[in-house]
Amino acid sequence: MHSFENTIQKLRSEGFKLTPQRLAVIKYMIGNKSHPSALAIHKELKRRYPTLSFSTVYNTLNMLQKIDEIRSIHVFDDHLNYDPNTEPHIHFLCSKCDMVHDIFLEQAEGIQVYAGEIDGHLVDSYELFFKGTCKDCR
Amino acid sequence: MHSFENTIQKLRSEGFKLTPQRLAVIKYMIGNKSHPSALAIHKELKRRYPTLSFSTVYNTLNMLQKIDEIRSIHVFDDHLNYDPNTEPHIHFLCSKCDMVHDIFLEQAEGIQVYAGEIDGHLVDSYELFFKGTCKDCR
DNA sequence: GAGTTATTAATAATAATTATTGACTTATAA
DNA sequence: TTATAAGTCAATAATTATTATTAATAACTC
Ligand SMILES: [Mn+2]
Ligand SMILES: [Mn+2]
Ligand SMILES: [Zn+2]
Ligand SMILES: [Zn+2]
Repeated sequence: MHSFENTIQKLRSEGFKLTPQRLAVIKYMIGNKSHPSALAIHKELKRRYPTLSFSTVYNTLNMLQKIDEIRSIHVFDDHLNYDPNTEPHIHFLCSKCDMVHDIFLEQAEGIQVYAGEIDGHLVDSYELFFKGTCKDCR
Repeated sequence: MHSFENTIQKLRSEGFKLTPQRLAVIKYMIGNKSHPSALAIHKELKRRYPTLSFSTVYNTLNMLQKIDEIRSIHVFDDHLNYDPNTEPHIHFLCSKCDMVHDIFLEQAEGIQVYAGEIDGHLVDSYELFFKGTCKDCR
């Protein structure tokens, strides 16, 4: 998710209507580093849009995923979380505070993920996450 | 999951009873490289134990996870899969055939996962998986 | 501004997993 | 071996995240 104008332009060019609900989700997600769940997004946006339904949140998130403006991550067993940063990066889940921290490859001393071909398999993408105790909780 | 005798011994020492249903799940899982879902396990074992319930499969899998004889993996969106290999290794999910292949670190040229401390966070474990087209499907 | 059509919100459906319960088994010790 | 307590089974119901359906509504085009 690049910038608000950029994203709006993308929706327009793909033929999606710009509804207040969608704009709200987009504004909420842009630059958001908290990796929120659908529940968290809905909870927050319901304050401004009291009739906003869960379906709309899911529909919008799925749509944004399809046009590659956000991605979902699998760090918890029972639900997905959403991330506006679609560049390859790593996640760290803290078992103490349940926060998901970003780790970028340049900060990741000792980590190297070559994603071309592995053991004869052709790689399209990868997902790497760590679990442990985060910086703030140690 | 080391060996049948070893696992049986572990159940005994932890105070678990050795029921035919548990033994069936254990036998099915030991050395199984297919990363089956709870559904697949139930489907297969129901042939020999027609009254075997889903709850028992889940209970047994959760119990085996607690005593660290198997682990669950998150490569699909809507369900978990189970793996008797609890040693750190990598998974490759093929988008064509939906098979999950194992990749061990020694085969993984270009992959390095240092799991001690990253960006100030203390690492307990990691999960790495790739998506793409597998060896057999290329 | 009116017509067309995608989108919304409410509701119901789906599906994986977990909880409950009462009958039944097993391990152990008398 | 038998009694007993602890643990387990399977059936059923409950929970929860997500998706499908649908009639009413609101964006966009002209
Ligand atoms: Mn992230
Ligand atoms: Mn494996
Ligand atoms: Zn923390
Ligand atoms: Zn394949």
